[in-house]
Amino acid sequence: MHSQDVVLRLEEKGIKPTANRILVYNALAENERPQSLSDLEELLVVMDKSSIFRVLALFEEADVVHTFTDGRGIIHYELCGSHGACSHDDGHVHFYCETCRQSFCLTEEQLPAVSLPEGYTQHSLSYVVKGECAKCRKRRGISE
Amino acid sequence: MHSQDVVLRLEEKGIKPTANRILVYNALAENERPQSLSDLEELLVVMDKSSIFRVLALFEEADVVHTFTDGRGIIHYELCGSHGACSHDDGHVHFYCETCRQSFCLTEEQLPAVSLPEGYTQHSLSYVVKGECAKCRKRRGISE
DNA sequence: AAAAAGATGCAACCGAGTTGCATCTTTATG
DNA sequence: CATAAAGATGCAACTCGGTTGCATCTTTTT
Repeated sequence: MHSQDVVLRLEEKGIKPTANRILVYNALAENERPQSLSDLEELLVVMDKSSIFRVLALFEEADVVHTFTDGRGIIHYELCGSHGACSHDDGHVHFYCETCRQSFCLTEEQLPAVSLPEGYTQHSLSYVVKGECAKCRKRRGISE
Repeated sequence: MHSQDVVLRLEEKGIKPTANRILVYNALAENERPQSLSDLEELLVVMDKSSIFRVLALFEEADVVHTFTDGRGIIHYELCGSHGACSHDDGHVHFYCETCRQSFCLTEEQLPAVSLPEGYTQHSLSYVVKGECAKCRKRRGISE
């Protein structure tokens, strides 16, 4: 995605495209996996943690990113629309590898919807499978 | 559940039934909703936080409880089998109310299973819907 | 050009989760 | 039964992801 496209994308969401915001957007766009705040701190050493945090909060508010918490409770951020359809109640399953502690998107799997009880309203939804990814399993020799 | 039943239940899972462990078990059994560590601290003022933590870790290891993280990333503990079938990959949806910040079990909803990519192994799974519960929605007058 | 609004960095804080260590309790052993 | 070994507990301290107050810098408005 070209820098100019990012600018347009942010503007269409009502967000002023500052340098920092473009950096955060690109960091998310360039990584196929959902990133945590700590991940982004490493990727964006020029930015302060609090600035990254505020950009992410803004992005979430404007539905530019959506979030989910992995097996340890750490928030991960992912661009809306990065793997097919999106919005806050967008649609795919995440996998958290308990060995390498990374999160993946299972893009093949669409999220099965559930019907809520009377009076409940849904804002977003997350479906996370915890286990071990293929790479880690292979590395350990498929024993066990 | 009688005290003696709790003892048997723990022993059958290979856990020595100490006073603290029975307290934690009962605290979980007496509350229909999944409890966080902080919740349990309030319920069990006689116990130290670290002791509660270690009991919960032991329980999880022995499949006495399972966990999931709510919308804020806070770990919640629930007795296995407390709402129908169980094990680590047990089966119901959780709802996190962003207004009252409480978690509920949606016992009517069975968890739709997903098939993982080749080589991935599943240990547990969580499906959390974020939104507003019926009580909070009513309290606010169903405006919006 | 000056004032107002917004964005950023720094430092400090918060709270859930976790750990080291000394003490107390229970279990195993002579 | 006495003692040693193993296990459970409480206390205090620490980690780290997340969050906030505030001063400064930048952009926009007037």
